[in-house]
Amino acid sequence: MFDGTPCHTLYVKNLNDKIKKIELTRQLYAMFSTYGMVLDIMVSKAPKLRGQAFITYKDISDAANALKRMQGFPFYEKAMMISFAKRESHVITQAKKYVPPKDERTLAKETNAKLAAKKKPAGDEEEPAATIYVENLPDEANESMLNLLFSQFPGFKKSRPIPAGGKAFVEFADPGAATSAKDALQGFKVTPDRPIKLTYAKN
DNA sequence: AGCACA
Repeated sequence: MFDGTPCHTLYVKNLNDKIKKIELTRQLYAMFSTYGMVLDIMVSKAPKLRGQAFITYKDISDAANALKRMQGFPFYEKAMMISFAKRESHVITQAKKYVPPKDERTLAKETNAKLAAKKKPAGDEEEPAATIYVENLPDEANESMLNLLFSQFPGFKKSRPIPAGGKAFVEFADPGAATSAKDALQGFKVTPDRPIKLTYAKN
């Protein structure tokens, strides 16, 4: 088909390019909107685009009808030459994006997740703190060993091992610094079988 | 003659 494959947008050329952009747009709208809802009209004075217009309809059938009816129509002493645009306009492609419906399992999962989140609001959701609580350390872990581990991180202040407990507090300048260290060392194996566990200290 | 907009 010489007009191209049907499309929501009409490509109009051979327009009188001496007409001001706003006026052209307004006149085109007046005529073309009589065939159906026009979503957008684009005219440009750019060298490559002068004398042309893109007219986008909500419905393809209206676009097709307008094309047929307006083809060759004299407009400011020039016959309009109309075809379907090569590509759909963005207004159309954006609106066409298909959102797959959620199946029941997905919905149930989401509902459960929401309910669970409500049950324990601040429960095991960690509140960032400047001090980290370290667990699963070897019993013999002491301050200098902890310093060795944590002082490589910016903002490190001091380590406070809990005597003989395999646990320690490590202080940082602020929660941000503590977070970097915590994330970096999470699960770090001090000995081959001992991943340490890091959480924020509770105030 | 010439097909853009995000």
